[in-house]
Amino acid sequence: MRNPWTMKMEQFTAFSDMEKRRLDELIRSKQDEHAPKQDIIADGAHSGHCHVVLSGLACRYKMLPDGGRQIMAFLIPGDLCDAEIFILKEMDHGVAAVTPTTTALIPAEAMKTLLRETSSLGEALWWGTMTDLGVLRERIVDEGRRSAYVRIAHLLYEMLVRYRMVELTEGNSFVFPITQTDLADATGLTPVHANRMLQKLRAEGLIQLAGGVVNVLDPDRLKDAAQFSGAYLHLDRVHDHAAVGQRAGDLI
Amino acid sequence: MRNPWTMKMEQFTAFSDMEKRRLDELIRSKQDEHAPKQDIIADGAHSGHCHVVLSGLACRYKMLPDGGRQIMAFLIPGDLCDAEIFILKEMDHGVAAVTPTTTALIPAEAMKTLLRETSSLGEALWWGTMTDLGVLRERIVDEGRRSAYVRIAHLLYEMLVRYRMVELTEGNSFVFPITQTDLADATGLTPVHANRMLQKLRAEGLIQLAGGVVNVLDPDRLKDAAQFSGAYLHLDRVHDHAAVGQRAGDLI
DNA sequence: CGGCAGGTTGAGCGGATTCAAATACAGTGG
DNA sequence: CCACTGTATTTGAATCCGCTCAACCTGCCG
Repeated sequence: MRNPWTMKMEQFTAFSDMEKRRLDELIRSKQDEHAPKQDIIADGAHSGHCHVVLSGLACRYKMLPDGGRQIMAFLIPGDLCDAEIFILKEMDHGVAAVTPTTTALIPAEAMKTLLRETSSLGEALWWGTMTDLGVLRERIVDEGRRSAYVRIAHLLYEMLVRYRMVELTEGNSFVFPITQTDLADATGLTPVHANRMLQKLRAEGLIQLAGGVVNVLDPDRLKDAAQFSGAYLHLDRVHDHAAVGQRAGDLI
Repeated sequence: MRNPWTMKMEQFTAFSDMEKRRLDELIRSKQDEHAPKQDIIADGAHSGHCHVVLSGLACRYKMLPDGGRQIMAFLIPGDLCDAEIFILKEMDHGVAAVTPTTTALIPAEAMKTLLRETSSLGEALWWGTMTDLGVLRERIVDEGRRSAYVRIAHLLYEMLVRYRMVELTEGNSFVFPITQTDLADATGLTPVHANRMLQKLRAEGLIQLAGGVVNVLDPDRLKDAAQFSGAYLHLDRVHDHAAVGQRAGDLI
C-alpha cells in the first residue's frame, strides 16, 4: 500500500526519496485498529502520540449537553487527527472511527522535531495545519450562509476532491460509507432533512449513492450546486511538480 | 501601552524579560493604520508580513456570490491576522478592520524563525494557532446545533473572556463597537433576527449594550444561556504562573 | 422468524427569514 | 439652529425552510 500521508502532502510539495522513506518509517513503527463508533482520541484526552489515518474513515466531533452531536470534520487516509497534542494539555473534542480504521501512531517528540525542520517535510506539515484551518472556515460559511441543499452538495464535492488527493477515487466515485445520521451531524441538519436533500441531488442526476459508495455523475453541475471554489484547499502549488501532483487540480 | 500580543500569549506561558523585549521590538518596527471597512489583508492577497492587531477590532470574512458575507472570526488586540502567510501562496479569505485599527507588521522571515524555535515564544505561537483551530470548531458547533439566542450569547461571552485576556475589560464590560449587521454576519443570522435576540438578552437582564460598549450584567447566567464551556480556549495552563496569568481563568 | 439499524415518507409546527416601514441618531452644510 | 442625509436600530406581518413527531419500509443478522 502506498503511504497516504505522503500522497496527501505531495499535493503541497515534492519529496526526496529519503524524505519519503522517513515518512514510511514513521507510519510503520506503530499502528492501531479502531472499530466503528470507537474513539480514536477521546474528548479531554492527552497522549504522547499523534495519530495519522491510514485507512478507513474517522470524524472530529463534539457532544452537546442535550445529546446532540456535531461533526466538525471527516478524516480520511493521510489526515492527521491531533496535531495539537504536543502543545495543548488536552483535546477539546473527540475523534472517532466511522468505519473500521487503521491509524499510525507518531511519537509526539518526532512530530515536534519534524515541525521545526526547515525541510520540505516540516513545511508540508505546516501546510496541512493551515489547510485544516481553511477547511474549518469553509464549513462555517456553509452552516452560516448556505442552504441545506448546497451544504450537502458542498460536503460531497469536497470529499471527492480530498479522496482524489490520496488516489482513493475510481473515476468520480469513492467509498464513503457514512449513515445519513452522520451526514446530518456534519451539516447541522436533521437526518430527515438530510435524506430529502440527498434525494433531490439524486433526482437531479448529480450523484448516485449505494452501498456506501458515492458516485458523482456530473462533477461540474455538482460543483455549481455546491457553490464550490477550491481555493481554501490550497492546492495551488501542485502545478509546480506535475509529475506527482495535479491529482485533484482539475476539480478546483 | 502594554504589548497585547505578549499579554495574550502569557495566558499560555510565562516569558523572560528578554523574550518580552523581543516581542516589543517586533511590534514596534513597523505599524499600520486601517480605517473601518478597509481590508487589512484582501482575499487572495500575499505579502511578506504577518499582521498583529495592536488596537481596534478586525474580522475574518468571506464574501459569497450572492453578496452575502460571513464573518468567521473577530480579531482583537493581540491576535494574529495571517499566520498562514509564510507557507501558503495566498489568503483564502479577507481580513478587514471593523473599527479604526492599528496593526504591527512582522516580517514573514522573522515569524518563520520564531515558529521553529524551541523557546517559549515558539511554543506560544503554536498555541495561538491551535487555539484558533479550537475557536473555529466551536463556531461550527454554534452554527450547526445551537439556536440563534444561544449563538449570540455564546459570541458575547467568548468576547468577554478574550478581552479579559488582554486586560481590555472594566469589570464585566468591554468596548465592542460592532453593528448588528456585523453581529448577524458573524452568527449566520439576519440583522433583524439578531436584533430580536439581543433584545431578549437585554430584557432578561443579562447584558447591556450602548454606544459600542457591551456590559455583561450577569456573567454566570450569560454563560449558562450561552452553553459555554471554555475548554476550547485552552487557558488551562494559566494556573502554573498565577503571577501573570489567571486574568480570564475565573470565567472558564 | 424476529429484532434492529438505517432509510423513506407524510403532516403539522415553529424558528428564522423576507419585505416593508417607522424610528433614532450622528454628521454636514446652509 | 435646523433641515437634510445616510446609517443603524426597531417593529410588524407574512412566508418558508428545516424541524418534530410518527409511521412504515427495507435489508441484514442472529
